[in-house]
Amino acid sequence: MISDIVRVRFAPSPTGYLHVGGLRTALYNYLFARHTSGKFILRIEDTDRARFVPGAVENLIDTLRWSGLTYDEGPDKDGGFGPYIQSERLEIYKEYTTRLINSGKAYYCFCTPERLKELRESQTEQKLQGKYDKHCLSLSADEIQNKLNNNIPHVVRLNVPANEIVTVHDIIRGTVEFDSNTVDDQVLLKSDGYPTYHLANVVDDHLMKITHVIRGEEWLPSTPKHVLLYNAFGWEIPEFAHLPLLLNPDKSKLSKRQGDVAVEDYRSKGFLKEALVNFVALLGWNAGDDREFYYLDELISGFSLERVNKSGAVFNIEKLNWLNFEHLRQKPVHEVISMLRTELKSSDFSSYEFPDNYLAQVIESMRERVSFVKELLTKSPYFFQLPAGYDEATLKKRWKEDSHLLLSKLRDNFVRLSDPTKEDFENSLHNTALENNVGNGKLIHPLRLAVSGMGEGPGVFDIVAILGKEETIKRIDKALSVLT
RNA sequence: GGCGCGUUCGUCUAGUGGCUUAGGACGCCGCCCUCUCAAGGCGGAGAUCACGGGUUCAAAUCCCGUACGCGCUACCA
Repeated sequence: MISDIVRVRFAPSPTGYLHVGGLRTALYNYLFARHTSGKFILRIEDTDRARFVPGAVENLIDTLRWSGLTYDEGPDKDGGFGPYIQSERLEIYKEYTTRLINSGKAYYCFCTPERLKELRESQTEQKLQGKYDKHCLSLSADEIQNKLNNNIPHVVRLNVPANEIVTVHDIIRGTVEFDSNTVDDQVLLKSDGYPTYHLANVVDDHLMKITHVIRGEEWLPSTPKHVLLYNAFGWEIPEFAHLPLLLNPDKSKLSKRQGDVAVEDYRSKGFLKEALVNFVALLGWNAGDDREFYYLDELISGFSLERVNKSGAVFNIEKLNWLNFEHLRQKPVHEVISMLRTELKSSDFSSYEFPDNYLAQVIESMRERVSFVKELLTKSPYFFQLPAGYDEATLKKRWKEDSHLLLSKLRDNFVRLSDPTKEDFENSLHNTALENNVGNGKLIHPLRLAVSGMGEGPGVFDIVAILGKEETIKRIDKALSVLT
């Protein structure tokens, strides 16, 4: 037994930002760990120096933190299995590589990139599988020592045995078999002394007592190499779960060019972490019922790897929008207020002051009309400033010949109100309509236009109640002076 | 080319041999509600369950084959 508790890890490569596919992988690892009262570990796989991006690790951690997926062990949270950054574990990989070489499971390879390239080209030409030809396996001990002494650049390769069936047990896909003859002698240690993913991942998973390897489907084809490696070391093999891919609308692997893929892109567009996490969780998993709205703790209790789908899922932004709307509706007002304040700060209305109870009313009146906090500003700017103008189409439809006269009478009645409530405004308008023998609509629509400049929005009595008597009359006066 | 995985409404999916005239959700359309827009309620269009064989009294569900899609095929992860 690898460990008496579940230990899983999210092992991203810090190439700049957290990919939404990565978020989903992290989420499933997190959910599985929390569901089973296990540990969730963050490990940084930065063994490719050519792709080093400054600040990427910090960014990754920051984004993960934003999404709410807290890890138990990681670069900044030691759990006794560190370091959790692979570039800080080079000596470990070297040591284990030596073990493999000594037992004949791995060997030095001094082939130049040029020879490798030629080999590959000729294989392609003959329509053969591209595979290393074990050329350096036949080197004598003396030859090897000699080249080593002369500092000839070299790598270390896995010595894949011929004619074996390598079996991979996958929780999601069942048993998958590979013919070892189709498995390449994978490079384990690169010439710069860094390990490749394959070596580092197996060594670390073993040393960190990882019980379940939950990762993207793109890793399935290289899993036999990992199994062979575990066997070569004589280590117990963890459980595997290869997750279906997240897809572009054209069904190819989700990538940039076809839309946003970075979690921070969605974050900056105003998507709620609750919505993004909820959405991504449903891309490949469901509880077996009709439920679609979940909070993180609810996902934890319902999650199981057995219910993860096998086929890829298109990242459908429409549904994300809907979930954002649903989550925004459920959000406590005080949280929305603080988000609104952040939006206001960077808006045209940044110079105005609005008390919390005012913003709370605005939010309540607009809640069912917006999917994003920033839409509070774009869909109802009139709560933050005087109407900039009057919508043409609405004007044409709602501003009739008698509108000016009726609105001025309504104004006079509003003036007489003392500290009016929503109902007071409503009664006053009804009475005005009665006095003038017209339907309420003849007053309601011009009033809405006058105070908001638009033809849509919350109930007009809600709007005027929120704006208050003074502001309402001011706006009516302005409309009366501008519109005829 | 080789290896592997996958295939139910446009999309996310339910379905684990009879309960299925294949259910739900998003999106779309219509009606109701209504001061507008939403929300909400009701309804509609939308899937010959990739195709072809088999197994079975019975298959979207099991088996085989084919097609198509995708992934991998680096001293990248």
